Amino acid sequence: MAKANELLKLDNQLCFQLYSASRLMTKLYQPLLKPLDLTYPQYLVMLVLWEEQMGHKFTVTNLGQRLKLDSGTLTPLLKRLESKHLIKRQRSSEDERQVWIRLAPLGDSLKSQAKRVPEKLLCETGIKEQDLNTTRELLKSLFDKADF
Amino acid sequence: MAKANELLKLDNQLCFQLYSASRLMTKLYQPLLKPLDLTYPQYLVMLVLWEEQMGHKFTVTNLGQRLKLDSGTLTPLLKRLESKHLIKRQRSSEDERQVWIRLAPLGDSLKSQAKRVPEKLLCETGIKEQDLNTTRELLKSLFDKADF
DNA sequence: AGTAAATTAATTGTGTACAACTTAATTTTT
DNA sequence: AAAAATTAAGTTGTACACAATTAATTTACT
Repeated sequence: MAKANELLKLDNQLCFQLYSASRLMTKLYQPLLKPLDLTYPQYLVMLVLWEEQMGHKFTVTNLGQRLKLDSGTLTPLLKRLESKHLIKRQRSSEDERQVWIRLAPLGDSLKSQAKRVPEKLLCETGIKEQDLNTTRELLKSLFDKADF
Repeated sequence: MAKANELLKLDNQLCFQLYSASRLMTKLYQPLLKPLDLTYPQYLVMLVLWEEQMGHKFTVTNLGQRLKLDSGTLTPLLKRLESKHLIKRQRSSEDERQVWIRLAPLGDSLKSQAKRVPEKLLCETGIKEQDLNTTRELLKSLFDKADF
C-alpha cells in the first residue's frame, strides 16, 4: 500500500526529525557549555537547581520527575556533578531512603555565567526567537495532548 | 536581568522540549519495535535500507550522512544488525576502505511487519496526523534555515 | 506490634552517542 | 614515483539512557 510506504520513509517521520534535532541541539550547546565544564544533561540538571534559591533541596526523584530521567541515569550524573563541587549529595536523616541534592557554592556561582548561554545560542545559530517559541509551544501541546 | 532568568528556565528552553520529546518518542516506539527485535536507532537504520530495493548497497558513510551518525555509533550498531542476520556487511573490493551494507533476506522480509508501526503509533498515542505533520515541517524548516 | 506493600536510590547490563585517535587504503601533489 | 593529504571504517574512553533488579526503609494494615 502506497500510504504505508510513504509513512515508512525516514524523512516523513516526526520521530527522526525529533531525534536528529535533539542531537543537533546538544551539539550546538556543547561549545557554549565547555567553558562551564558541563555536559548537556548536566546543564539541564543545573537549570532545575538554579530555578530555586541556593538552599533548596531536591530529592533524586524530584529531579527525575522534572527532567523525566530515572535514578539509573541521574545517580552517576549527580555523582559527577558532586565530584566537580557543583552540588552536594546528602542522605536524608528523616528518611534514609532519600538523598538530598542541593547547589554547592561553586554551582551557585556558575549561574551568572550560564545566563549568557541561551542568548548566545540564538545569536550563534541565527535562530529567530519567534520560530523557536512557536516550535516549543507546538511540541509541548502535542505531547501534553497525547495521554502518556 | 529578568529576561536572562526567564530564558534560563527549563520549560522555556526549546532544547529541553526537544530532548524530552525525543526520548518520549523512543519510549512510545519501543513496544511496537519489540516484536521486531529492533532498538529505535536500529529501526532508523532499517528505514533507510527499506527505502531502496533489496540489492542496494550503502557505505557506512552513506548511512551516516542520512542519519547524521558517525562510524563510532554505526559500526557496533551495524555489527549487531548483522549478528541478527538482518543485514550483510562486506568490505568493498574496489575500495578496501569501504564496507558495503545491504539488506539480508531476513531484514527485507521484516519490512512488511514494520509498515504497520507508524500507523500503530498514531493510533496508540492518539496523535493527530495533521499535528504531527505540522510539527515535523516546522522542525525541519527551523533546522534547515539555520546554517549548520 | 508485626507483617505485607510501597517507596527510594543504587546497581547491573545493554545499547547508543560522540570526541579523539588509529590504521589502512586511496588520491593528490610535487 | 615518492611524499603528503585525504578518506573510510574501526577503536577507545567517557557519558548518557533505561530496563530490570536489589537493598534499605517507611507506610499501611490486620
